[in-house]
Amino acid sequence: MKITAQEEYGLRCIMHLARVPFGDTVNVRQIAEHEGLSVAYVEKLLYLLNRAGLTESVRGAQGGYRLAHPAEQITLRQVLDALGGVLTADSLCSQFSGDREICVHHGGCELHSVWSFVADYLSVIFNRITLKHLAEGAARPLVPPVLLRSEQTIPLTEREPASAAQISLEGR
Amino acid sequence: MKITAQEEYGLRCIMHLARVPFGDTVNVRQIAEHEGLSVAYVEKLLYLLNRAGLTESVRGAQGGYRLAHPAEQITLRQVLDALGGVLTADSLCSQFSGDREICVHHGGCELHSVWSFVADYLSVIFNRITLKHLAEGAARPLVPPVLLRSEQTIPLTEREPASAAQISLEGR
DNA sequence: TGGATACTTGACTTTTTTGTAAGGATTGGG
DNA sequence: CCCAATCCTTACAAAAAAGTCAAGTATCCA
Repeated sequence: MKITAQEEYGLRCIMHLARVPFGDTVNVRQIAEHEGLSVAYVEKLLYLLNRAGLTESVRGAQGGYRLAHPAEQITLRQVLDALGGVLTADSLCSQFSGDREICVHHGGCELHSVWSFVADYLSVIFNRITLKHLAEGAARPLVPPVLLRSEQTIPLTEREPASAAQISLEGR
Repeated sequence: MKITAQEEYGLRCIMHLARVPFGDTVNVRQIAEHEGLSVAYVEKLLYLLNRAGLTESVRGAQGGYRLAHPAEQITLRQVLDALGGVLTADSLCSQFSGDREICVHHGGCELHSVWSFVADYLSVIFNRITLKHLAEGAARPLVPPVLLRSEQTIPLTEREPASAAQISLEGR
């Protein structure tokens, strides 16, 4: 489970735009120098962001890129989607099908259930975090802490006592 | 952000072992056929799991692989670690440093803070989920739901450093 | 003991991802 | 109106990851 280079670097580029006053343009050379990336690479990353409608470009001399919307209206999820796609449960069974047409676990798949929950979680928190949060260093509190005493807060709809016993980490 | 093929397929292989009675061995060919993977590939995946001490091998005729410990003692985290490593915050700044020696955001990095929190979250839930949970389809309740009304439960202001400290999992 | 079974491991090939290159298109200024 | 600055897009090379192969070693059992 990893973050791709494209996601990390692309996010840095758009963060650079989020830090200047809204409406100001920044050209590729400036971003590249500041972030320690090549001009060609930054061009490609901004191309992806631009295509997704997250940024606007101004061509010609004194041109550059700027956010298409205020930083508080652009979410981390949108950015990551533009740069390669956030993990989704649906994509997994088709992505990992081995030599079969469909995933051998199609239907009642134990793994699918977990990935799907993790994916939902990531999706929600990434939707909640905006570029403004990131720029202000205020995103951290938006990521819910893990509740260590899960049995107190999570309704265990499972009826099997065996699984309920497994879930309890610290005992009752 | 994605799950690698090695992680997904390796997890399926060890899940196959988790479903048979503890102590029984399963040979590579059986796993490969059942999961729709090549024998050679399953050999490699089991090699990784075996090297990490999660499985044991029995050589010779009627040999095969089996879990090294009961399924309730092997966590998803251990498996993913053996297969490629779970996302960790520390690895990011060194992994993505552009053309610099260290990440340009070394020090007060807004992104690092978010990735680090996401990584901690994943680490905790993956530590909590065992192969037994997965085999029984009981893992889903172990993944905490996202609290949609975060403003009611999570202090958003950065004013209180206490919240950040409290959220911090083990501090390191 | 010897053949059959099955794990072990490193090298090799293929595929995907990452990053570069190059030429084209658009704009603004002199 | 021309030129330089800048974005735009595709093609391609390099690197990394994924997946295969094959020659080995260990073990079992007759």
